Amino acid sequence: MAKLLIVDDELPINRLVCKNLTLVGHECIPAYDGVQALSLIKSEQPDLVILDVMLPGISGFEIMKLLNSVPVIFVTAKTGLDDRIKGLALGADDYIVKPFEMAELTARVQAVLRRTKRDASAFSFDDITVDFSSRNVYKNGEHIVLTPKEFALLELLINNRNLALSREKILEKVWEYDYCGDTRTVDVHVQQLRHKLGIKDRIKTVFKVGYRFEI
Amino acid sequence: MAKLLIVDDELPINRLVCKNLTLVGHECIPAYDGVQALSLIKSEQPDLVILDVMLPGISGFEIMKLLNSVPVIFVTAKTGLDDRIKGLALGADDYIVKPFEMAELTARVQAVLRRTKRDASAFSFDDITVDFSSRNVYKNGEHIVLTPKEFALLELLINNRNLALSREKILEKVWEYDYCGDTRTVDVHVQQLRHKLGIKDRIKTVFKVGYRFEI
DNA sequence: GACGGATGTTATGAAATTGTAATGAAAATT
DNA sequence: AATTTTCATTACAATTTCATAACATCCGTC
Repeated sequence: MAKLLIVDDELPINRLVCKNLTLVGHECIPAYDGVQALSLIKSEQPDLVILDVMLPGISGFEIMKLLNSVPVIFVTAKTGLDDRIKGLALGADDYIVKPFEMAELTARVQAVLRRTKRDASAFSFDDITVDFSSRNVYKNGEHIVLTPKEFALLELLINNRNLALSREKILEKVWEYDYCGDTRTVDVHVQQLRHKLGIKDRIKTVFKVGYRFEI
Repeated sequence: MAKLLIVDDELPINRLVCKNLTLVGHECIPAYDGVQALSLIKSEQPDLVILDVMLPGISGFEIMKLLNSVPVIFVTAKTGLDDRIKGLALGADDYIVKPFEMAELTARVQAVLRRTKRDASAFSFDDITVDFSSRNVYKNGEHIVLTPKEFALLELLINNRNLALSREKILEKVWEYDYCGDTRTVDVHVQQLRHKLGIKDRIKTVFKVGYRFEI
């Protein structure tokens, strides 16, 4: 969907973020210090930079000062409270606090990409094409009619593909946050999607948790 | 889900916020001025404080200065950057601007609760990667499906790696109840993990005690 | 090596969870 | 207002989980 630069000197975290964002369909380039990050921003021209402010050498803030057009989500530790202020002041598009949930990060990435309009507007898998801008779904060229809830659910699953989404998370995102209803509602809509799209295997059940769209 | 303290001197707004957050499953305690808020924070020990900065008597900012460990979402009427920065500088976890949609507030409440509770990280050993945030386990890149109990057990073992865990401790943490007497349930689940992950050597048996995950 | 207790292994049925189809209410469309 | 669509809920079927039991094997002690 987009080319992302992940800047974090902590190898396991960098790898985790790269892995998960790759799983949901982005191309991820890792960078482990400020110099490398700046070089890669020039050579690779990423659509979005995910930037840890705590870096050896050049700090994340120094990097942000040198950028003008590339969207940035900066990552800060919970204890670094001033960091968020600095980051927002320097024009970051969003921030996220460590430790964070992966679903939260993917949501913010999608949001920033949508805002900056560099996001792909369609998604295809198997014999199915989902056009997000026109909200149309096709299977083998044939038009599939989805209800609003069904489409929102499909969109959420696609944007978090390969990640387990809990029923609570799905309710939060597809229904309203303050919706107070049966969690079996989610199940029924998932079944409806599986039926309409003719995909039994793509939407996997994660027992006791929720569902995962695998691709 | 969590105990929340709602600090707002405007009765209808306080009541509305309480009602909606109760609907999504939280326990809400209202406070109508700074003194009352401080007293309730001490006596009730809430998981999160939602704090209007415009209060009679002690201001929200003054309250925030007196807190250190309780997460805070502060509510401000001003849309100016100054209030945001002031609040974040004082250690708030998030902010929201009046007038706000209830959906937005509940979303931020959930996000802050998740952040302060959960640790997003992955753990790798041998050819296995365990992603706690997405609940994925991979062996040689292949996806391994674990049941909830199996995953919880693996999580416990990893978080206590190189320590001997008694069966009682494992029961307490994974099954969440005190079991008096002898049970083979833990054993069976450990075997299942060893089998699914293909690791005979990593999960060592501690004779007459329990198990130890060695890495 | 023999013994007894502890752990490994496999099987099974009950309980919990999810799949499925139907129903009627609410919302949208005509 | 009438009709259609959406969708939450319900009831029941199918599936999965998992605690227990039964038997096999291992471990430490003698």
